Amino acid sequence: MGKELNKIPDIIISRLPVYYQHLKNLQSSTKEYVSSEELAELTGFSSSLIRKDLSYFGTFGRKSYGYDVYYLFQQISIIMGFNYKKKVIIIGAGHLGQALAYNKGYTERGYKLISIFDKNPKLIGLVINDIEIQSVNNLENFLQNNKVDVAALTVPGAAAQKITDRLAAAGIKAIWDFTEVPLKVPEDILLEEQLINEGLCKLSVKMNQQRLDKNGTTEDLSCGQK
Amino acid sequence: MGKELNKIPDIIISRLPVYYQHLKNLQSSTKEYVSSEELAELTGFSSSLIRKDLSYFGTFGRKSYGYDVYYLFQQISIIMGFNYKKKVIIIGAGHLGQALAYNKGYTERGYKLISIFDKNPKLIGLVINDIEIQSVNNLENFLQNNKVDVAALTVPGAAAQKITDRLAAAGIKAIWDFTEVPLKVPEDILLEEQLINEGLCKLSVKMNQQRLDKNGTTEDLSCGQK
DNA sequence: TAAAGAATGTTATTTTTTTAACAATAGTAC
DNA sequence: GTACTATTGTTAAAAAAATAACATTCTTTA
Repeated sequence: MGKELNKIPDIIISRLPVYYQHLKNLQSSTKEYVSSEELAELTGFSSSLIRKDLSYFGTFGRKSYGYDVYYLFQQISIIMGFNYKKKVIIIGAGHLGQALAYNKGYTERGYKLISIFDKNPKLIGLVINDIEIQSVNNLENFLQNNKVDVAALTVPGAAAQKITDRLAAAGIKAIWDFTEVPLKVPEDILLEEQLINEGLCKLSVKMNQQRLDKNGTTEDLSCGQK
Repeated sequence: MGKELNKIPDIIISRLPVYYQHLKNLQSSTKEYVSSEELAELTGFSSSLIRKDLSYFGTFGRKSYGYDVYYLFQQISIIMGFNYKKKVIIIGAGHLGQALAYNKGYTERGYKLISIFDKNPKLIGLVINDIEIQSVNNLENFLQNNKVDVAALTVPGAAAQKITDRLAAAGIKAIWDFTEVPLKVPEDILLEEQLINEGLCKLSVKMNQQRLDKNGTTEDLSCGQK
């Protein structure tokens, strides 16, 4: 009767990709078991937090041994839904769209890239990573004939809302958005903003902090009111 | 005498790029003032939280009016250190590296892309966005003659640690890392992991949740212990 | 000029998140 | 087989973050 069954806290969701990545990397090493302390070392999260996060989903470890790397990786994959097959398309075959087309990350996460769309006639027909770029005019038709789970949006900002509306009308339920404009979407559509420059922003803030600290500036960061 | 002057909480830092982006977009609209309530609408954060975040840095608003869009944008830019000039290089001119070379986001954030490196002879000499790809053999030499603030790392995972070591030895202080492998860096180097597939991961988790919810599954997500 | 309305900045409260502590348990050494 | 060690899963405590509430102040209107 509860409306939000099993609602995983966002803060935990945000750490899952990090656990996933490190467990995946650990597999190429020879380590069979890993302790929460070692994972803490790798991820930068505290061992206590890691044990707590994992215990949210169940109990995966072995006392005095730690976690079986492969088993935990499998479990995390299941928690993240990677064992479910999902289809993704890319809309916008500019430089970023093309880079995403070459992205190796789909398969291991249960995704399959099935088409790329663009409106530029010079790009239409071009084959990238075995997928032929097709005209965005075909979008609705394609979506009618193919169950697509996620649309990656890499069109110019100016076109973003229009495409989004078309996607929504065609029944898409999740958008992975790389355009840096605010999109309006119906409530039932999942929208994931991927701010490509986020890292640059954070680095700038932190370098700025270091600079201010070094100068021994006690002063407020603000510049007074207007 | 405090060691960490003005240490901005990470959680606030993580929202700054979002404020920045929306304020930037608001400028192309005709709105001169924006209220915390309207920003809440745009960002998804509560108005109370937004006012609190801003008050951490100073006082920028006007009672009963809201915030001057342009002024607040400027202030946020200053807080983020965008008024300081920074130089960035890209190492690895594969698809992602090239897409980053075409990225329009540098200038407005105070960055200037000054070089791209690769080891593939077929790429060396190629000009992208007015910048000639040069051999990674020149890396140390280049860094000696140019003050570079940030290195974007888009090399294959296998090469990542070696390049990182060379960057560290050459005195780089910040790395924007797109390789999905764990990098070891000296403590004084800022490392920003940009997990390119993070959005895909989150969407997968959330779609999985919806599926479980729909099935009315009360059962634990875990699959029992080994 | 006074009253009403709007929206900030800030304080108090609540909630969430993290850390710390530890009991339980499995493995190891002797 | 017993003592010792390691490491989990969990509970309790502390810290951090978010929300709610509101006093203040500015603007507008009459």
